Amino acid sequence: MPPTIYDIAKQAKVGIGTVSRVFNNHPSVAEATRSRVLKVAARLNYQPHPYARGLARNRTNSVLAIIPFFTTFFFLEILQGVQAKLGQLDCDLILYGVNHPDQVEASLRHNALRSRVDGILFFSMSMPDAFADQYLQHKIPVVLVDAFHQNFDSLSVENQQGAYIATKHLISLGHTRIGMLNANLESVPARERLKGFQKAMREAKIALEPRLIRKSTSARLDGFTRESGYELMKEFIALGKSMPTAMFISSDIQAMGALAALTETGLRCPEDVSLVGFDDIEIAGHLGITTMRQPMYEMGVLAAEILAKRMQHPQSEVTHTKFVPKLIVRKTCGADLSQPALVAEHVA
Amino acid sequence: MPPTIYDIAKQAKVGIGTVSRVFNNHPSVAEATRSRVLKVAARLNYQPHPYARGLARNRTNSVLAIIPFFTTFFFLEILQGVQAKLGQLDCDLILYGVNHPDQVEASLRHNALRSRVDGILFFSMSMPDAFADQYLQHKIPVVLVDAFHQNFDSLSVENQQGAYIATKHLISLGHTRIGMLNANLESVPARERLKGFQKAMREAKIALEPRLIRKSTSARLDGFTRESGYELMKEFIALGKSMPTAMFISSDIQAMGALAALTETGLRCPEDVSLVGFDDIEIAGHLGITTMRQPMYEMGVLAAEILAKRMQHPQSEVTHTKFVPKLIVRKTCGADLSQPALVAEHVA
DNA sequence: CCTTCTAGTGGAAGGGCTTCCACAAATTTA
DNA sequence: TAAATTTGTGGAAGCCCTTCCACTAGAAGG
Repeated sequence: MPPTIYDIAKQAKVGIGTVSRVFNNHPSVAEATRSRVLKVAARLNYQPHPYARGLARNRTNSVLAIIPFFTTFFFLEILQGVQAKLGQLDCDLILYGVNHPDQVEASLRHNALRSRVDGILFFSMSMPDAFADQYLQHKIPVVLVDAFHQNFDSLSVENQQGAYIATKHLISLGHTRIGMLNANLESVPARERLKGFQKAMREAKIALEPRLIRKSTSARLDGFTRESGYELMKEFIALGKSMPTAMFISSDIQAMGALAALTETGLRCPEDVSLVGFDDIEIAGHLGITTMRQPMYEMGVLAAEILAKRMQHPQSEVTHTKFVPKLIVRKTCGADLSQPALVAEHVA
Repeated sequence: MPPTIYDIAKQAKVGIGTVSRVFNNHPSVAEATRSRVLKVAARLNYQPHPYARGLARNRTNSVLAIIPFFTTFFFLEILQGVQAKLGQLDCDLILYGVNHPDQVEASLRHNALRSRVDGILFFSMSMPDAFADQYLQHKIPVVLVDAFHQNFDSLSVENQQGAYIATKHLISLGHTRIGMLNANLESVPARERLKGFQKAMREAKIALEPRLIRKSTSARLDGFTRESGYELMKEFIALGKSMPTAMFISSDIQAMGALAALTETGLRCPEDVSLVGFDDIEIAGHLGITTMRQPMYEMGVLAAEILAKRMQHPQSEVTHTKFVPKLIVRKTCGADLSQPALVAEHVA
């Protein structure tokens, strides 16, 4: 029912090839012809059919994003960045949310190999080996975000560096009795964040007391939960006098739980204990949690850019980009908010 | 490079028509032939090319979701529902996030009229008239979610009914001095929620005191902000002795601000004042806010179902579905959580 | 003035599928 | 046994583009 290239050709009294060239900005079309075609096209409200185009060009102009739905926050913002960029590239975003790692395979099978998309953005999950091989073999462009694989472009966050900055911030505020409340060490980010904490402490020549470094053993979400924060903080509180005066917590969601535990015990933050979290989820702002922010929007934009590059140059060298999170100073660390200089120092 | 229907046909020693019929579950294929074709297809890892299919069938098997990115929470969950259903229908979800109402038109123009999708899910925004007309005229299936238009299928939440339930809950807890902290009355939901509040009060024969009903005048997000909750609660607190003992707040995000104002003043919730919010955003759970939950996942599923129906029967009668939100009892209302019966009564 | 380019142009072929029509073989019916 | 179905099947045509090759007319060159 909508007009086709033939309708335009007929009415503009040109061949279909010419119409096609006009719509693809091919240089060898006389200016007079071009404008005549465009006028007819506008009148008939013609748009090239994307599927016919895709079939003929063997390109789909769409990108698949596979994201874990089970960890919500974080993604909407990245997706905004992704989409901003894809829009510029005239690409559509197909979203596939996964509720369980098992579904990953289904989605990969369903979409990609059916040559439905030109490239794939793969978030926060580990790519099953079988598919990694297949993609590499078929040269399907893939970019991993918040994930890593030797042979694919990836974007991720410098967890260690972030933890280091957070810890140094606490040290710079004069604390010497600093603890860390960590997630399950099964998780790579948890291990990296621990390393960053240790590094900052060592550099400041503060002894690492094992009992001031506590980690979740929960399997659920690798311990990145409100509950784990609550429980571990209760353990810290039970230390009584030897409780830390400041703590680095491996995620904001755990910091929330920790905060609840403090309030419940009648302890105040930052007066009795200073906290710095990690992630800068939305709630952190509302609760005044000082934290390490990941530049999500920017990551999204860059992810799309890298994917586009990979689509153009399939053979170019694989890149691994690391983002350094930024310290966002709020209330829970007890820093003097009227001294921006102090803050800036730790941002760099 | 990937195998085509011709490759399968040749290797299975059948015609392409037969292969096609096998993949479309057409009944008139002999069982022996079918299994032979499937075996070859499996061996070559064949998948029908979706674009070729789309072109031939004049169907795309994909749906466009246009969502406002600027109001975040709420959507991921609906999208999960949408996608669960679309997956069953073997449909892909194309996501178009809008950061500003102006972009709506761009997205509509870009995608739909290029016959790129079979249907559209349109979230929480008002459909520009020009497009409404176009869609109706071209019979493009559209379902509005959390929005309304006479001529399109829509799904929305019974705000009035929800507010009514929330208020009755407070009344049933024995309160008689009940206030309402509302968003900007420019917004339709704010007006509806006010009506529900008034209705419950009238039914309980409690006089409506104007000074206990306060609304935001902010334009930003129609006053559905943490700040408006904070400021209005300060006003309530300033009432001193005549402050309400219980309040219905038009959104959880405002309830957060209100809570902060209370804490700051040294007042406790629910001991000094009971609160019920609206929306059940993620933070509400963490903060123990009693609230009215919108069945987001279910809405997503149903939206996809209705869209599918509309695609099958373009002429069927337009439907408008209303969801009644459900009371989620937590701490801020002061209800006895050990008495589930009490809760259940108000859920129905 | 004739040749050689060049800038434009037309349209066939092809991309991978669905669908329909034609037809052969097997089965039922008279 | 012949006629009338029924059951499977093959493949051309068509979906709407892009791309390439062939071609024309005018410009430039000799």
